[in-house]
Amino acid sequence: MHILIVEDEKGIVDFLKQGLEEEGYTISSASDGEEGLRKALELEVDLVLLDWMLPKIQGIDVCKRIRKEKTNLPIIFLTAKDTVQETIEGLKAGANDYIKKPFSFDELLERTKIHFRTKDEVKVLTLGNITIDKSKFQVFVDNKEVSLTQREFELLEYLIKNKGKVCTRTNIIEDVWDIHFEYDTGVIDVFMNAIRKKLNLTKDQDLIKTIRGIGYIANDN
Amino acid sequence: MHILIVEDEKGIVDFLKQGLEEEGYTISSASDGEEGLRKALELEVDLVLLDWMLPKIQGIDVCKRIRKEKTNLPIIFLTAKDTVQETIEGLKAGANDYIKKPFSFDELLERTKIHFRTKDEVKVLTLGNITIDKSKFQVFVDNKEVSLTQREFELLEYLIKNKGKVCTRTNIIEDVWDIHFEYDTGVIDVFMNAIRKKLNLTKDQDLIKTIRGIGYIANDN
DNA sequence: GTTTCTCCTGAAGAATATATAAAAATGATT
DNA sequence: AATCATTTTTATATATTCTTCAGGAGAAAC
Repeated sequence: MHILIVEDEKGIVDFLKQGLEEEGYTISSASDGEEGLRKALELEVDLVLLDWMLPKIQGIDVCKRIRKEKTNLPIIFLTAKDTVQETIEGLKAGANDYIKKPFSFDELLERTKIHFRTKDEVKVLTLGNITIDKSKFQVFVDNKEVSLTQREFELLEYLIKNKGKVCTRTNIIEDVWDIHFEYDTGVIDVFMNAIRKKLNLTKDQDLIKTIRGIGYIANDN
Repeated sequence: MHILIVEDEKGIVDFLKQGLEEEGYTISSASDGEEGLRKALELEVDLVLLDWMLPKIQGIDVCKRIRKEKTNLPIIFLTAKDTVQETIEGLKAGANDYIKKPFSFDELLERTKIHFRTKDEVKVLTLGNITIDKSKFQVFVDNKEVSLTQREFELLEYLIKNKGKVCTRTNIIEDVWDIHFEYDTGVIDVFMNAIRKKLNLTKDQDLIKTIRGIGYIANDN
């Protein structure tokens, strides 16, 4: 898990960085709003700790602009301001939580964990008669195990996680393959084909549907 | 959205209930831990506001047991205890947020909204009995799905987005086809025809009207 | 009523996207 | 270094969609 700290006081950054790294998180940091915004959008970040008062761009504006691009990225404000009015302003701007300085490291840690808790708690996902168990890397179709390779598993997992939403080819290549530039060989097709074959998905059955020109979508109902 | 308030002070319950109902939420309440736990598990609840000190079963134990059964149900603690130590205890027990009494209603409201925000807003547009779901690339007429091709979908989406406004042929060719020079084959006509056919739009029905010499317009009323 | 223009409609070929198979490259393991 | 499994590329087949074109229908102008 990758946390971005946007804060101009070096002391606080170091303090947080050390503590969070001990807990096993990967840390990046930025010392002003501009750099923070850029890193939040460019890097693969899972959570942002954001100071309220920052050089160049104010924390609240950074927050708004991150929220525009990445709807689901959790943002926690760190701030000395403690009036209710401003708390609300921060939350309205799209922050997910708000911690008042001075704060205890333990409290920050717990509040951080909250945002990760929901993510990796679910280890068993299902799609129709397909069940996948993340913790054991197993896949079952009608309770009979099917063996997938790692990539196949990751792709299937991704589709099921986004059940009901279209996964564009770009989404897939970015999130599953982690490639962030224009890329178009037929890899996705090949893997989709492999998955469908192994799971006995016929074309007219629409557990995983092709959306021509766009991508694919997994669907239950 | 359905919110459960678990709180023994009737004054606070009424205050919250009134305020939240004005915001459009459905409210249930429970006056002790036992009742609260039962309702949280049995009812279709989307969020729980939970007092710390409760008769029969303590708030924190209610929290733990809810969390066991319903992993993703957001829980917000309302509590007079304001030491960091106890905050942490609450969060560890599986709460998603923590508001200290006395709190302002506005702050509570914003913190509540956070937990609904993540449930991704579906991108749905409608025109009369036609519904299009951008996130699934699906189109429904009277709740029956109709399959459109990519271009057909984009064109329909464009018309609906500009509901009530005239879309000139030039607009369409620029915005939907992304062609920025003089261009006049009959493509648009062909696609309009395809859409109307697939959606069973008769000509005199004016959901999508032709404006001779200019373009087209989509209209509800 | 006739003429002229614009739009509708169907069909066919061109263009594009996907499915599938097979070969090449990569990488881990012995 | 050799083998095996996996991943990626390449090539071909197949399917779907897009575009053009042409003839006819309908509206507007004269």
